[in-house]
Amino acid sequence: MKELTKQQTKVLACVEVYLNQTGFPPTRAEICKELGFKSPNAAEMHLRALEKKGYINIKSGSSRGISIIKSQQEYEQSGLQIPVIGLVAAGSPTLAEENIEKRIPCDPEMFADQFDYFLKVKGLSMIDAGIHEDDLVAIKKTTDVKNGDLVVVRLEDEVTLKYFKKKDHLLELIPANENFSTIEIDLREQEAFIEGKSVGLIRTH
Amino acid sequence: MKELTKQQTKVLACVEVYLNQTGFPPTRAEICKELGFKSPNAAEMHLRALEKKGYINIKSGSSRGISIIKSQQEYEQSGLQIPVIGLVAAGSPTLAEENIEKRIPCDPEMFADQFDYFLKVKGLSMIDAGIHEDDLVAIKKTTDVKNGDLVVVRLEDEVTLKYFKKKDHLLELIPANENFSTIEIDLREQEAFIEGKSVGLIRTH
DNA sequence: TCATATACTGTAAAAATATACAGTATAAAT
DNA sequence: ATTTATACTGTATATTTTTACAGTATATGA
Repeated sequence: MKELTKQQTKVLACVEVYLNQTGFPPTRAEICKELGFKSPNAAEMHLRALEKKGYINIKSGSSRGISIIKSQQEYEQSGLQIPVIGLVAAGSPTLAEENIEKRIPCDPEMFADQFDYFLKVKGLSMIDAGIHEDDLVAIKKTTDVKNGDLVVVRLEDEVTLKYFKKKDHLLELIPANENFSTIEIDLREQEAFIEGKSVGLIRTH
Repeated sequence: MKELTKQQTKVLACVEVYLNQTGFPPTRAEICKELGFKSPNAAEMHLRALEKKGYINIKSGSSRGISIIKSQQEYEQSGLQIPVIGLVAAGSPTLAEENIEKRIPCDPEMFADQFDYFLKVKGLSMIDAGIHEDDLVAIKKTTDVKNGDLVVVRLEDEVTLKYFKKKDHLLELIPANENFSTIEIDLREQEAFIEGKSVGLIRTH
């Protein structure tokens, strides 16, 4: 995709905003008014440049005959693709690009609560809660969690999904598998970061 | 929502189609051309009626100044809402309106395979497969199933979710819970309708 | 220093467009 | 039998809009 000049970027954004607000594209004069130009030809030239670079289409002879081919935002973020996070190296920010295994098209409001990403489950520590290896747990980024919530916690050198229980300085991370034992953390001695909590789960059969 | 006349419906549809195809609304003349009218006033009158009934907005003095408030389709089907089917009475068509418990906004392509509806799980017969009561299993309507698939089968007086195994005339519907026993059906004696198969699962925490 | 790209102003005319007005026709309702 | 709503045709005009042309200014690279 060809690069845009500063002003061309502004004009494209202006067309997009106008389109979103009114439902139809602006005229040259309206673009001028919006961006402070004093001649309709200013808008015209930028539109022609945008057309030449493949960002918009202009139907000649038609009023407001502008259609957007590729918006800039669309070019950066595809909108409805939720990232799936696999194994996360300690210390690395969870949603960093290198941790994203793939993206899944779905609506972030499909569960009762909105969520931000899927965490791919590793191991069998939650199997008695019906959470299997490779299930995708929908995580809402928040530190506001209650006892009993299924939470994602980052410890010193690992990220783990467990039931949350906290009493004063004692944090307990409880698995759902009798072969695993509860992780007990004295918060005066060791740090623990709550990354978020699970609001749902999906599994591909 | 006020009812539309036959012609008003046509004009509204025409505006929507034009908008989808070109990215901007049609002029009166273009509507005429599309629908075979010979006077721009024909389009004008219908647009005014649509505005009065609240379906569209017309910005006076602006060319192509039509914006759609409520499309008819939007009014009927919200597009991305997948139905959730609960307990289904025997004999009733699964996707009949009265069987739809609610609808969930999500993308039917979120799993590897497309699916048509969610089935709400009742009972514990599949618990060892990590499928719990009230989980929502994503069902693709198909009769093309293989041994080992998780399928929805309609028997005489019930609908059930089980693993599928078929050999000649013997159909076995296998649970994933040792307290339940396999349902064996001789297809020469009893009918069994394959409604579809599971392509995924979601659970709200 | 000269060319070149970007970024405009200002004007004007041709074409597109909305929109008012004056009618006609038909079916359903009163 | 008469009104009323729907559904147009046909014409005309004021206004909006596109778009071409003639300039100006500024920064950048050659």
